[in-house]
Amino acid sequence: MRARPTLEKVAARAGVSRATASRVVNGSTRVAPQIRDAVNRAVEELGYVPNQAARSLVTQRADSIALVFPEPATRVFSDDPTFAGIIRGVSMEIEEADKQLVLMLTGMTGGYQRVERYATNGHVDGVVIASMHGTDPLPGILARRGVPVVCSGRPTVPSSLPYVDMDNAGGAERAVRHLMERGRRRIATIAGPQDMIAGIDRLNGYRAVLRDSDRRSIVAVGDFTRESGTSAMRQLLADDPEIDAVFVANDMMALGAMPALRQAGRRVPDDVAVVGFDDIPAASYTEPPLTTVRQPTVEMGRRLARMVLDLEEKTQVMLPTELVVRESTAF
Amino acid sequence: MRARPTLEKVAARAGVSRATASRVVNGSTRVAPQIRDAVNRAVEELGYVPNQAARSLVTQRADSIALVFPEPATRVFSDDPTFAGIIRGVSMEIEEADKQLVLMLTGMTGGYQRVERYATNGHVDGVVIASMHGTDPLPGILARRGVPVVCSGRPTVPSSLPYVDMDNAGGAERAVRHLMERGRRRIATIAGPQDMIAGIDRLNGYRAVLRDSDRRSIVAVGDFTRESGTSAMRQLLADDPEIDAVFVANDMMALGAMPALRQAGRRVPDDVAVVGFDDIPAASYTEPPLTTVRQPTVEMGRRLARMVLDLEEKTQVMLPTELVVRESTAF
DNA sequence: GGGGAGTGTGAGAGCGCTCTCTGGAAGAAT
DNA sequence: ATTCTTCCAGAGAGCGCTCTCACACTCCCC
Repeated sequence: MRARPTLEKVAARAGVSRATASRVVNGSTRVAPQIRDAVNRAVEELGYVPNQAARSLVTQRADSIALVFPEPATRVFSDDPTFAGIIRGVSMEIEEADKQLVLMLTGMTGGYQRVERYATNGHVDGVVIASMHGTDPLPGILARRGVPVVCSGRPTVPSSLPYVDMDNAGGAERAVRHLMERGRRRIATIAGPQDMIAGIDRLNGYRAVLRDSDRRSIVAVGDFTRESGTSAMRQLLADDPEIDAVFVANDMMALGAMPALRQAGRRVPDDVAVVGFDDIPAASYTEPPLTTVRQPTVEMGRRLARMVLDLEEKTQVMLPTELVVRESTAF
Repeated sequence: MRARPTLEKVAARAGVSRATASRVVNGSTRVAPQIRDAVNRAVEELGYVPNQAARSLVTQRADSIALVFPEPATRVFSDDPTFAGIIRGVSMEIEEADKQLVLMLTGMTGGYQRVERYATNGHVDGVVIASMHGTDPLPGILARRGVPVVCSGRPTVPSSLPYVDMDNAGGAERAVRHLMERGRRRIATIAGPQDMIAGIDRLNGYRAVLRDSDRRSIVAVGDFTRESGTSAMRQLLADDPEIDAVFVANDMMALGAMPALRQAGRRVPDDVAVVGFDDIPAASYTEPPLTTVRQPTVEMGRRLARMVLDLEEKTQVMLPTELVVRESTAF
């Protein structure tokens, strides 16, 4: 049991040549049925599994793809279920394609070089980058080196790189319109970092709706952390005490904004309505539960994987987002 | 640039044989300094990176280890930052050892066979299993097949399998003692599932402290989900309305227990003190913030990786847990 | 000064597989 | 019956690397 059987052994047992055994194992149709069966039986009996290293060596394929989380993403990894969703989605699709998923969290130092070296030397067939920042140089570098690469999130500058993005702007628009439909008049926003596409698009969506209805925007910028949500909310309240609604660019900041509102004597949703973005699990546990915009993270992972495996005809995909109405925006 | 250089090329450029080039690349000391420098220069100039497949083929090592999340774990993956911590820790250590991390989320069907086939055939040098259930057959199977395997969490039945565990019992004891020190008299518990070591040990810790102080235990059992925390809390209140403290076996259930207390007219911490376990991020956002027991998840990942890489002398490790006191257990 | 020990380098086999190329058998066409 | 085509199986090269073994050389001791 210790020594794993080789193709040679399988061939010998089936009474054929190694070449024929290989053909059967790789599903060639040009093999006589009875021989095919004999080989399959031998494979079964011996518990043969192809040696991936030997196969890769000759095919020059690795049958594995890398999922890279650049450093900034890694830091928030623990807090943000978005990444868990992407991992699950990618994993499902990879598994279906019978390939391996190599996870790379780029460390503090030299992470890029490591990924670059690794990926440009045929160790993987493609790279999925869960990049948060549009300025990330890695996707471009890899693409230029001829490595199939797909990004989660649209690059901030127009580019031909393949990506899968969420409809951030559309989600933001729906959220803000929802606030207007609920009769809110002074709608502020806590925006995300403006070097991330999610931050940019969500702010744009907010602005577009307000502009259409001739209202002025009231904006404070956070960095997607809870603490920044708290201080942005305080600032907003100081700037304009009459605010009766706030669209927060992610749930984490919304979680930070709510205590700030409470401390300022505002009730949610009675005095101020709050909408978040992401639909993290915690959003449904807050008091009151948070209205938010849900993102299809698992689906995103699947599409990323399919795209890098070249199973997808489109190379730039936008996934829909969905408004989830809860008590934080009740009448 | 397209064709990657081979060792042969490096050797030719450095004016040595392939064997010597190989020695230098693999850090053998038995090479003359000037030759070593020449080879290193050639490596640098050519941008040479060893072909892992070729190397694996001859060394019979894969230079990669698998991190397996069995199905039940995968399901809660998104909610539980414990797994994110383990991934990060494993990843750090793997990176340091210059190996690869292959992530396997075992799918709904046939996941075990897939992992088993994959791991028993030399594709990885070892397997880390983030198993939640002590009854999981996978670790035993792999160990019997001669694959180095390490589990997160002690098996429920005594075994010689290597593991890294948290001091769940100790953490629970500290939590319950803390409640007693704060003058609480009737201390109940919401226990976790009794087929998981974390559930078992935390309940045992609770019971041990109560027994020592001659109090009776008041127990409801949940399944680590938020909803189960809510219903367990209701049941506890129905069983004994005089309860003035509850030790909840994980934060998620504690998050569910708090609204149940509020609905029953109990204030936290004034009427009932609450302690959780895990220290998930949400624990510090609750109203009031939750006293809980912190687990060193990243450290756990590191130790798991070190153990499977055989860098650790001990094969059964228990990591300390730490009580984090917040407002939910104030006087 | 010759034999042994020690050290550094090269030659060459071979890891397990895929894939091209060749050969032989069988069927179709002349 | 002969040739041409078609089809399937086998022989063999070679992917890029490591590692054993043999060999050449230097150094030292008797």
